[in-house]
Amino acid sequence: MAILQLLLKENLFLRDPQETELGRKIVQDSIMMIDELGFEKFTFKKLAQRIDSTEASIYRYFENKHRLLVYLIAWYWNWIEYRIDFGTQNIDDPKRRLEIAIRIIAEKKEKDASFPQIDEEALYRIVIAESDKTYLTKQVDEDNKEGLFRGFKSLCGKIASYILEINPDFEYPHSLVTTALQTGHQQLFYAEHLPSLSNFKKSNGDIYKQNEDFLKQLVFNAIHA
Amino acid sequence: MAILQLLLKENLFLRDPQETELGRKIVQDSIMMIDELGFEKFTFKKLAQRIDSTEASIYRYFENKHRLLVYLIAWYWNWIEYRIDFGTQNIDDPKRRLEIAIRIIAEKKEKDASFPQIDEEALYRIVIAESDKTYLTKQVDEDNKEGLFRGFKSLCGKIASYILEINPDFEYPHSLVTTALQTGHQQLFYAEHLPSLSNFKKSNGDIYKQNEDFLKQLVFNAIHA
DNA sequence: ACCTATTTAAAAGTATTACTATCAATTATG
DNA sequence: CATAATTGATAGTAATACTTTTAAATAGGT
Repeated sequence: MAILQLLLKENLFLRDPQETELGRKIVQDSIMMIDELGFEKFTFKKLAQRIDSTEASIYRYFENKHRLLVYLIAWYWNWIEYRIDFGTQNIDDPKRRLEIAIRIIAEKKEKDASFPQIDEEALYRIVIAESDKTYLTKQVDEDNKEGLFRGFKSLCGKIASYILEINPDFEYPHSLVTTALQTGHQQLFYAEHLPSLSNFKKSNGDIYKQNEDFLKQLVFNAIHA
Repeated sequence: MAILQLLLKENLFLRDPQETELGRKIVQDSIMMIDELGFEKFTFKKLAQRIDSTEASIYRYFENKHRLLVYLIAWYWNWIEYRIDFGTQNIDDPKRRLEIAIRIIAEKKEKDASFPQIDEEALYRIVIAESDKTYLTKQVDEDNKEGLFRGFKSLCGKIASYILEINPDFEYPHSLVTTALQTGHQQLFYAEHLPSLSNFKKSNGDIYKQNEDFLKQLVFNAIHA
């Protein structure tokens, strides 16, 4: 299997962490640490101790910890878009493309050998628990102007276009896609922590299958209205 | 119009803020301040300065600022449940009850004269931008054990029961309700800050009507599957 | 191999945050 | 009117989120 690198650009970092050993360690170990501690308790100081470096060195790669989170989440959405592009190659029927996209969104995330640097399982837990915090801030408008959310928008636009191919009259393609993307994370979080808020149950079998089933129902029923 | 008080209990506070002048000022002014500054920039110190009191005094009502946020969000969900109870009085048809609930969830929130203490418009903006932060934490399981999310669960259970009356075979009533509740906020946030992620547009008229329309489609199409 | 530019480590410093503690002044209650 | 509860004033602490400076290590070009 070929080893790949997602090209993340713009203002997602000060210095590209994929280019240096230290940068790669920052990304790798921050994924482990945010997963373990949660974003609130995670600090650059703790990360520096863990990777035997210093706060000041980390600040040369990322302006602050919020930007690092935005970077990780952007990486994740780029990865998902790549997987959807890959999985829908040579498939013409937009319904099947949409089905594949939903499956990829809903499914369990396992290590992707194409990206040995990144622990996708840990990153997925971060996405579930922390990704909303990237934009639920007072600086969202400035961050947006800087293009920090381009990866998410791109993915959303792609899937919305499948929906419009299926039903050009559907009024809310983007809203439906963002709803599905968000819901996929939310229900997994509830299933784990607030089970009375979800009907996904481990006792009903594979929780990711239930996720896929629910999202498919939600999306396809909405489109054919 | 009668003046009411929602009874919030348990571990939502150390000392009931509805019982004293200072407590009511804490709640009122924290709503204004969190709305203005965002939850991250909001501190008890700033609040104390604003209400001419001290940090230590505020800490006697709420353990920390996270608990205060949880309190405000719990108040909001209790208020919504009260409005739905009120609005569905004497209505037997579960479809109509569900429609009313969706309308109440989606609609613009205006000052409720029954609760003169609370600025519901500002509180609604807080709910949209900050409510997910109440449970997206590492302490969610302990907070849940303490019953902090009871108000939200109660509302969710109520609307899920309408859905089961309409279609007893529907497999995901709670998931559908939480999806709708979350989506209602998310789409309004996107419409304001990340408009390419939503199809709600101010140029299409009343944004809250679009919200209601989208949620109705989503929910009713899902149920009748 | 050597010079120079860049990168990193080490250390220290600052303002702010999220609390906790103490004690005196004020206010409510019986 | 006495006493208990509440609040205000003040101070203090550990941690956070940075910034700055300087020196050491490393890399790249000739």
